Amino acid sequence: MELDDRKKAILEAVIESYIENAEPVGSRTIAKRKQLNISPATVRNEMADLEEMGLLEQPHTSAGRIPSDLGYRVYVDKLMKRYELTADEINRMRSLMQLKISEMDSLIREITNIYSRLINYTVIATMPEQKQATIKHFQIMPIDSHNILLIVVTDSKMVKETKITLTRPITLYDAVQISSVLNESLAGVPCKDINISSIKGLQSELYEYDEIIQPILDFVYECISTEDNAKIFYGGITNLLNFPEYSNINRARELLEYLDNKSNIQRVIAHRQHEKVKILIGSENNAIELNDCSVVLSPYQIDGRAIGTIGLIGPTRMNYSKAVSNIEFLAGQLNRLSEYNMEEKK
Amino acid sequence: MELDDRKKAILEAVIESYIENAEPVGSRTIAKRKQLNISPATVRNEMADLEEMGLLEQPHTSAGRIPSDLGYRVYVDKLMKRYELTADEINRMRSLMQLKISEMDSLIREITNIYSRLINYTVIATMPEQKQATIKHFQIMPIDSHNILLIVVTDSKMVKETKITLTRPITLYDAVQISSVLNESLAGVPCKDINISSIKGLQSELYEYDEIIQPILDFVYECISTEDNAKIFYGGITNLLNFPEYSNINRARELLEYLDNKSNIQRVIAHRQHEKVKILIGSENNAIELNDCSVVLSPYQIDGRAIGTIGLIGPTRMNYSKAVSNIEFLAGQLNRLSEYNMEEKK
DNA sequence: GTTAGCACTCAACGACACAGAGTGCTAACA
DNA sequence: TGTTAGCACTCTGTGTCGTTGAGTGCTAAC
Repeated sequence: MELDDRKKAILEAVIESYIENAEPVGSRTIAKRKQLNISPATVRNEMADLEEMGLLEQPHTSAGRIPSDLGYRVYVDKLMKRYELTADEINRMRSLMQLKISEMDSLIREITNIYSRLINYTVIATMPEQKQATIKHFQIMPIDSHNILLIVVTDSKMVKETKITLTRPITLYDAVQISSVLNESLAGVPCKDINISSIKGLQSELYEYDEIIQPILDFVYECISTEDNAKIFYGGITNLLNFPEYSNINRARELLEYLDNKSNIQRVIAHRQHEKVKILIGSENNAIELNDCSVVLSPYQIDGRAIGTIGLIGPTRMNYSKAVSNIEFLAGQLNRLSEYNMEEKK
Repeated sequence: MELDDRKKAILEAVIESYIENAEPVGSRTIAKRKQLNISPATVRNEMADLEEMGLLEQPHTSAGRIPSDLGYRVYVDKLMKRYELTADEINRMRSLMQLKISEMDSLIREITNIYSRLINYTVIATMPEQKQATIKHFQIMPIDSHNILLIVVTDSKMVKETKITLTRPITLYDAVQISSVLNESLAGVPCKDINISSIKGLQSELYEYDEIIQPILDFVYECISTEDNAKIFYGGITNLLNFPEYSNINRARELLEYLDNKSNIQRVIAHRQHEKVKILIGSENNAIELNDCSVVLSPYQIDGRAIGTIGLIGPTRMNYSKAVSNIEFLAGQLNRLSEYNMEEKK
């Protein structure tokens, strides 16, 4: 089936109405738009087609339609009009750059914070660590019999931690044993010199903890293989709680806990060395906790070299057009900031 | 009316049951405790007395009783038995101190984070800034016509911001004007040299912005008068969402937004230069957003001089006994850490 | 002073009906 | 052949109502 102009117009109208109201859109609502000049019945036929094409979904038979992830994707790639920033919005972002903070990471942290109040989404930013990290220390801390916290400290102040649920109980003694083997073999070694085979070696050394060791080594490998140990800042996490999609406390908690663990979000934005604004919609984030979230990311440069990322997190129902224009502009301002202004601020 | 032994026992039983189950406690539940050996009817009489004394409350006529803030206060001051830490708990806290992070503030930040996973409350810690701060820069950023963000940057990387709601609209131009007056008069001046009269002077200089200026000056004064511009870290903010008292998303959002603004919590813990563990129950926090929260705080020392604070935040229904023992022990460990261990870690 | 008994209160819950929004299908229309 | 009016149908959300059960306060007896 072909996506003709009328289908496009209807898809666009559905998405824009849903972005605004967070409620399934019925045929009558669409038909009332004067530009289209068609009856609800016709809209219903078209909507049925769009649903068949996987662009719309129906929460239940007697409800209106909502966009699917694929629908948003088509909208974002082909239909979305560019949002023009207002003079006020531009002024506010420029004025953000006036913050007189000389340390780059405090500055980015504050921009993230303050900007989140202006945009009403959650803002995320990473600061790249230039130097190659070395693992300094491992620590395993049992929370209860089946849950441990694995903590990895690198020499660049970076701490990564994750909660791991085990299939069999672990004692404090086991934890000390495993930590010390990990420390003896891997501490002090630069991350780039650790590879799968050195980790496999550990597996045989720790054979007596067979069932426990696998998820631990997985996390260690993940730590050393995410090349840049970027610092991550969030601003306005609580903005997420304003969206009706998170009015269920369990859903909200699940999401906030996911974001609280910074290695999670690092995984989402890792390996996205791209030149322009990138949009990740719902399941494209590859994490069930983010299935109803979208992320809009843009790289920004410091001194024309090291690359950090700044972006927004919101429900898939977010205003993509506005988000893209905002993040694009903000990243542009940051680029200019690092080139010209840092010197004089010092 | 006197608080005799039986009344004490009943109050204690009600509080401990409510701490555990988060549900109003009925007379039958209390009477079933064998130690007391009294009938539900007697308990009901006693409970009515305790209610009259302001120690218990009734959510509605046919429900059981819940403790009032005053009830908790009496419990905490007079009835509560000391919780003895288990060997495991002690080991875990000691093992927390093994974290090999040389920068003190990163270390405290991580301890806060990781400890929150062990204790399941929200952990809060401040790092004192030794040196006397100087205000470096003011900035006013309009969010919309009636809300502004006031940002104060000091030379010690500290940034304080607050959202202020105005009684009349403000333009971007007004904001620039007011900022520049503030900057001209106050930037570069050490906080200790700014006092009420220098602020009063500004008020006449900015007379044309009469209605707007008052809350702004209030915040400025608050900034400069909180003597230590401590950094504040939170760990496990999302732990709060596990408590049934915050299962209402609006309540949860209100609380998280309050905590998100660090100057708020600074106000709560400011001027608490005390020697031992301090407990603030519900309304004692002097903030409506914290009316159903309690805070358990302890000072800790770095190099025997500068004083930071570490503590827990939870619902008023928190396990005070456990919280106190934990925070006391943790603060003790931190004291020892800074005295002996920091050198060798460097 | 304590307790058994009893009438009373109130939130929580499930059953039920009903309104309203929206759909899909059919048949008529241009 | 594409569009539309009409209609029967579906499903959620809401309000009403009676029931249940936990808990109380009061009275009178022990």
